[in-house]
Amino acid sequence: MPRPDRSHERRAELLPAIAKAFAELGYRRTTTAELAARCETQEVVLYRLWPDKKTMFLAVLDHIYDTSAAAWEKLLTATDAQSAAERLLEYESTHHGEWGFYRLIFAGISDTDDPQIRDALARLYTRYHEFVVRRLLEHRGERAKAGVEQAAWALIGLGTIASVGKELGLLDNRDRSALWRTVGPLLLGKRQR
Amino acid sequence: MPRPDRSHERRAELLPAIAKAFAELGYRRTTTAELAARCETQEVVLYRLWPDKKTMFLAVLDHIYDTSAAAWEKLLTATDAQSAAERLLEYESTHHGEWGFYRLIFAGISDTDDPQIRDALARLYTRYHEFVVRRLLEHRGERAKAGVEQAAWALIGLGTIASVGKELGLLDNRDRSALWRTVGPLLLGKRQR
DNA sequence: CCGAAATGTAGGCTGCCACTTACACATTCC
DNA sequence: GGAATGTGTAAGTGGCAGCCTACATTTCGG
Repeated sequence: MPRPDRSHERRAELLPAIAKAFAELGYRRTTTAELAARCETQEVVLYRLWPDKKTMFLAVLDHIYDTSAAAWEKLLTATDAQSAAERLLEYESTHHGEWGFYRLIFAGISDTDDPQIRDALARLYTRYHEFVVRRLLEHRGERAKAGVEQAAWALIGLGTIASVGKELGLLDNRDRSALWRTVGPLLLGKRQR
Repeated sequence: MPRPDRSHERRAELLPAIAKAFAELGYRRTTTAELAARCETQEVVLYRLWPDKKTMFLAVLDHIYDTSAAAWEKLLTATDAQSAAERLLEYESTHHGEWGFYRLIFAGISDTDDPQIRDALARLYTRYHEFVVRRLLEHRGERAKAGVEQAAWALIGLGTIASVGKELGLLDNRDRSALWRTVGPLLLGKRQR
C-alpha cells in the first residue's frame, strides 16, 4: 500500500498564503513562481494540487467566502443591545477589507475575462448581498422590505469605495469610520421595535 | 525645413481607442500589439508618441478625466427645475460607466503597483469627489455641510457597485435605475429652499 | 527638386511566465 | 524488505509581451 493522500490538507494549508498573494498583487501580477515562494515550496508542488493557475484563483474565491462567512457568523453570535446590522457596520468600519475581498473582486474583473472566474465572483457577491439583506431585514423588521435590496447594494458599495479610498491613500482609518458612521444609519433604516 | 510635428494631434486621435482598450481589457491584458491593432497602426508608432506602455495608461487617465468633466459640465448647463445633483443622479443611472471610468480604476489598482499610476488614480478620484461635493452643496444649500463629504463618497461607491454589478451580470439596467432612485435621494439630502 | 525630418513597415531580441519533464527520496502497508 | 505511491528538487520548454533596430516612404520648406 502507498502512503496516504494528504493533498486535501495540503491545499488547505497553502490556500491562505495563495489568497494573500492574489489579493495583494492581483491575478496577472501573481506569478506561479511568486506563489511557490510564498508557500515556501516549488511550483510543481502547486501544479500537483491544482491543474492550473486559474483553478488556484477559483479555490481562493471559495476560501475567501468561507473565511468571511465564518467571521460574519461569529460576529452575529454576540448577543447585546446592538442589532446584527449595527454590529456588521461597526465591524466593517474597523476591519474592512482585511481578507482582501475587494482586491480579489477587482482582480477578477479587470485581470481576466474568464467566464468561470466571473461566475465565481458573481456567486461570491450574490451570497454577500443576500447575507446583508438578511441582516437588514432583521434590523428593520420583516415588514419594512421596501428598498432593502438597494440599501444592501449601497452598503456593499460603501465598503468598496472605502477600500478603494484606502488603497489610493485618500481615506485613512478615521475617514472610513466617519463614512460608516454618517452614511451607515441612513442605509440601515429605522430600527425594529 | 522638415515636415511639421503632428505628434500632439496624433496622440489625441489615438487616445480614445487606447482608453477603450485599457478599459475593456485592464492594464495587463492590454498588450502593445493589441493597442497597435486597435489604432490600426504599428507598435513602434505608439512608442514614438509615448515612451512606454505605462505612460500610455497615464495619458488615458488624463483623457478620461477630461472627457468625463466635459460630459458633466454639459450636463450642468441645462437649466430646468431639477437641481444639478438630481441631474447628475439621473445621468449616472442611465449612462453610468460609459467611458469605462471604473474599469480603469480597477485596472490601475489591481494590475499595477506603480506609484505614478496610483497617484494619477488618486487625483482622478479626488477631482471626481470634489465635483460631487460641489453639486451636493448646491443642492442642499451651503449651510448643510454636515456629512457632505461622506455622502459624496457614498454616491461614488454607489456608482462603483453599480458598475461591478453590471460587469458581473448581477444588476441589469432596471436594477441599476432602481438603485439610484431608492438610495440616491437618501444621500442627496433635503433640497435647498 | 532636394535635404531634413516625420511617418510607415518588417523583423528581431530579451526576459519572463505558465507549465512540464526527469529523477531522487520518503512513507505507507503487506 | 519491497512494491506502490506520495513528496521534494532541478532544470528545462514554448510562447508571448514589451521594446528596439533597420530601413523604406512621405511630406514639408527653401
